[in-house]
Amino acid sequence: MRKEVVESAASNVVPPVDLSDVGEIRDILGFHIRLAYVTVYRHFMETFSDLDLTQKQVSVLWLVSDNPGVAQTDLAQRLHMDRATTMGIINRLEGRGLLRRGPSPQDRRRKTLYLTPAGEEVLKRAKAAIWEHENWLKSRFTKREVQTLMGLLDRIHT
Amino acid sequence: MRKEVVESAASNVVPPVDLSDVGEIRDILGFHIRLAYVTVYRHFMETFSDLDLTQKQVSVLWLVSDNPGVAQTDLAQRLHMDRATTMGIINRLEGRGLLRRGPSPQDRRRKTLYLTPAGEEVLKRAKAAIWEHENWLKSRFTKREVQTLMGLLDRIHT
DNA sequence: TATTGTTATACTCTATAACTATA
DNA sequence: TATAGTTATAGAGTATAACAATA
Repeated sequence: MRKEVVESAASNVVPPVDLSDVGEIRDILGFHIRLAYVTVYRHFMETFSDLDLTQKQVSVLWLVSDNPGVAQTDLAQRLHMDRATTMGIINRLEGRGLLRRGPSPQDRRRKTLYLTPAGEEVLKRAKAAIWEHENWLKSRFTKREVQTLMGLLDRIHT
Repeated sequence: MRKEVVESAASNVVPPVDLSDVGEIRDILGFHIRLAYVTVYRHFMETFSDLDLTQKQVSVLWLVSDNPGVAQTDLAQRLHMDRATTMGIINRLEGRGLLRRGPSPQDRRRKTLYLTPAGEEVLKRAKAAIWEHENWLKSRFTKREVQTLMGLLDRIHT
C-alpha cells in the first residue's frame, strides 16, 4: 500500500521533479518528534539519576502497581514492546528486588507481576520525581496547550 | 475528555498533600510523547527495513549532505548527542562506505565529514522513504494541526 | 587550559529465533 | 496449533572516563 501512495502522488497536481525532494529536515514532523523525545528523555534521566530508573522501568512499575497480577504479555501490549524486551526489563527490576513474579491460578503458562514493598516505595519516590519532571515539561505550555498536544500525540499511537 | 479533573487538581495552585500523587500515568505528558515516539520509530524502521537505516543515521546523512565538511562536534550539538555517541554512528556509516572523514584545513583537531556518492544515493532513496513515512504520519492531521504540533514540540527542545 | 577526536567500557532497549510448558 | 514465558544472540544508542593531538 505504501508504494502506491508514492506513485499516485508523483502524478499529482504539481509533481516534483525528484521524488527524493522532501524539503528540508526541519519540515519533517518525525524529526521534531524525535528531538522533543530526546530532550524529554535526557531531562528525565537527569531527574532520575538518584533513583537510577529509566522511563520504561518507571512505566512498568507504575502499571504493575495499578494492575497487580498483570501478565508480561499484557504489559508488553500496553507499552508497545515485544516479549523478549519485556523480559529484560522485568528481569532487571526483579533483580533489584522491586518486583516479583508469581504463578497464575487460571493459566499456568502465565506469570503474575506484583511490586514488592521496596518497589512501591521506589515508585512513590519516582512519582515525586515525575511531578518535578512534568512541571519542567509543562511549564512551556498553558493548560489548554497541554491538552491540545496530548490529543494530537494520541492520534499517532491509537 | 480524558481526565481534566485529575489534571487540574494535580497542577493546581494549592500543592497536594502527597507530592507523589501525580494522578494517573495517562495524564503524564512525557508518557504520551514516549508512546508517540515509539510508534513513529517502529513505523520508521518498517519503512526503512530495505535501506537498513535508523532515524539517527538518516538524520546524520541528511545533515552532512546539507552541510558538507561539517565537524562531528557540530553534528553532535545539532542532534543532541555527545561526542562518543556521534563517533559510533559515524563509524558505522563510514564502515558501510556511505560517509568519509577528511582533515580540516583551519583546525587540525577537527575532521570534516562528507557523503560518498554511495551515501548520496542512499540518502536520495531514504528521502523517498521519508516522504512515504511522513505521509503515513501526517495523514492523521490537517495541515494546520501539523503546524500546531510542530510548534508545540519545538518549544520543548529549544 | 580547553577543545576535538578517539578508545574502552558498560548498560538499556530492541528484535529475532528457537526452545519449554502449557492451553 | 497457538500462546506465555524463557534463553541466546546481536545490534544500536547512550553515557562516562581517560587519552593524544591541537588550539
